[in-house]
Amino acid sequence: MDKGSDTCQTLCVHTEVVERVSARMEPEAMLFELADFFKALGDATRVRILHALSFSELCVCDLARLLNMSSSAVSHQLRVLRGQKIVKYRKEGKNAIYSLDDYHVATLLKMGLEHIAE
Amino acid sequence: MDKGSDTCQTLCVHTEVVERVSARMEPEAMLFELADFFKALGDATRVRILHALSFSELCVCDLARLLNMSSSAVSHQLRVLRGQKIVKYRKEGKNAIYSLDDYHVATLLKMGLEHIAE
DNA sequence: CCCTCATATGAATATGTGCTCATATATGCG
DNA sequence: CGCATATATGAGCACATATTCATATGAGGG
Repeated sequence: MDKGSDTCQTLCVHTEVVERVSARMEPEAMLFELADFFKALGDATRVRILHALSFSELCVCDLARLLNMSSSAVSHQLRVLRGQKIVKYRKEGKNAIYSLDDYHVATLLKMGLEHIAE
Repeated sequence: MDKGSDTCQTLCVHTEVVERVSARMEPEAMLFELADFFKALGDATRVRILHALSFSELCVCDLARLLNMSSSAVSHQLRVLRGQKIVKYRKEGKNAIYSLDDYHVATLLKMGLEHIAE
């Protein structure tokens, strides 16, 4: 009934291993950030945006056309990606031209596709 | 399906670029799978599980203790990870011993952490 | 056999999230 | 300036999802 009761309360745990792993774990805060980063990659619209940007920089309008979505929806998702520093942009006249911010991202996408392809 | 009204309807789009990118895009279905894969990585509990498993195989009970969570919650998340072939397990007596399924995963976690650390 | 423990899973619930719609900002043009 | 276009953003809604709770399955030990 208390929280512990649903957790393994006996010595079933491999205590030494758990402690050894526990000591090597990154700080919680970093793992939360990591989760937020992957969460930003974990959406079909955003994956399609990033995949497109891995070929060429594009403005919001281009992306909307390419994905057959409203530019509002695209802009909302770009905001999420900007928040995680996954894309960057520059203004060029009326347009905002987006590109991948970080060389890691294209690599992550490629590795993800490799994993899928198994 | 007429998103045209909110999309850029003039020639603001860089037509040639859009077409060139469009031709190189992976099939939709694959990008959806990719999104589902990253979605499975995009949760703090699951990231912590995977990070722990990158050091050692562990049973559900170990993970629950390590993360200070109910084994039920852990088991639910392991189910998600199994569904994406991110972890595998073997039965050993009463225990289910989990480990990372794929060498890609540890690498992806490491690359993610590098991205964060900028 | 019972009984216990480790794990799995369905239902319910609370929280999160992606899209649409309306609106705001900003740039360029006549 | 006044107007159209490109982008950004807040609110609201519909849907997804992570945890808890209750229960089921299955392995070992008395």
